[in-house]
Amino acid sequence: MPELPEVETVRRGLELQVGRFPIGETIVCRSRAVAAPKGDPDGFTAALRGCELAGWRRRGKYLVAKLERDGAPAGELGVHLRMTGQFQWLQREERPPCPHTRVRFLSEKHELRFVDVRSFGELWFVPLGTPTEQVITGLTRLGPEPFSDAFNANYLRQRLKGSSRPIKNALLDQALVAGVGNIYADESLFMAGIRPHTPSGSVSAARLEKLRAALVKVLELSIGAGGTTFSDFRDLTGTNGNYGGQAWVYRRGGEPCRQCGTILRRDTLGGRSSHWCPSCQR
DNA sequence: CAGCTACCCTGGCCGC
DNA sequence: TGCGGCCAGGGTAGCT
Repeated sequence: MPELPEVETVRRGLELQVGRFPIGETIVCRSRAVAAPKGDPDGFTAALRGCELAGWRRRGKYLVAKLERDGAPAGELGVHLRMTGQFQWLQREERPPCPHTRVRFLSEKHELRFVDVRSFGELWFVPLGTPTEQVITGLTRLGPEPFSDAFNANYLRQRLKGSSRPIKNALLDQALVAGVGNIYADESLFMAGIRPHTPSGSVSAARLEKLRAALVKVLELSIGAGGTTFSDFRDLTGTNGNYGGQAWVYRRGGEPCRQCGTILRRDTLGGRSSHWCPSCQR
């Protein structure tokens, strides 16, 4: 399940390995993968024909590529990997598409392939002149990036004041902070010593600052490791990250805490599994 | 309007 | 060996 560090790892791969990519042909293998223009894979391929992918940015778990035609702006391409989406960077004809191939971008010598087992991933074409968030509407609901100045203890205190929902649920809310998913929510709560069930509004400013710092630290660690080993995440070369070896609690329910030996718990919160240490987290 | 739940999808795993 | 049932989970629609 790609979260911010995994998406950032993919973004860097697209920048460094793929670089500028001239799209000749686009083949949509499953039309549901194209979120815009919705239900119109032919319109999607027609819009992209002759465009060049010219630089990628990340916002939360969204990736957005600049498109250029003959050196001039030609709109944007948005991508969300969701659960199992991945890009593969191949020589042309290197290997035939697997059954989970959703979209294929072909240049003269290479192929950038979007593969997605569970088919939750989506791609958007944003026409030139149309505001990006008008097409990729999820962008409008995103809170601040975890590394930004806007994401601080004061902000969290204000936003969570009076809220009864568990702090774990709040962390997963992309409107509160962008890019956090189940792995890093559980890991940061452990590092900050906060139980996932704690009502958001009752977490003190001091503990919110601990949580902010823990979240930034765990995200930075994982980006440095090239993403997590968990899940189906793969970078452009097909290798996965290296963060999983350091996981404190994620998916470790029933196992002993690496810090104190207490048996870790697993509870369902907000429809998601939460892993935590009843001794280290209060 | 905050905060739930169902849903989308498919491979993997568990129990019988 | 085979099959049913459940689980994983990001984001959104739609409900309370």
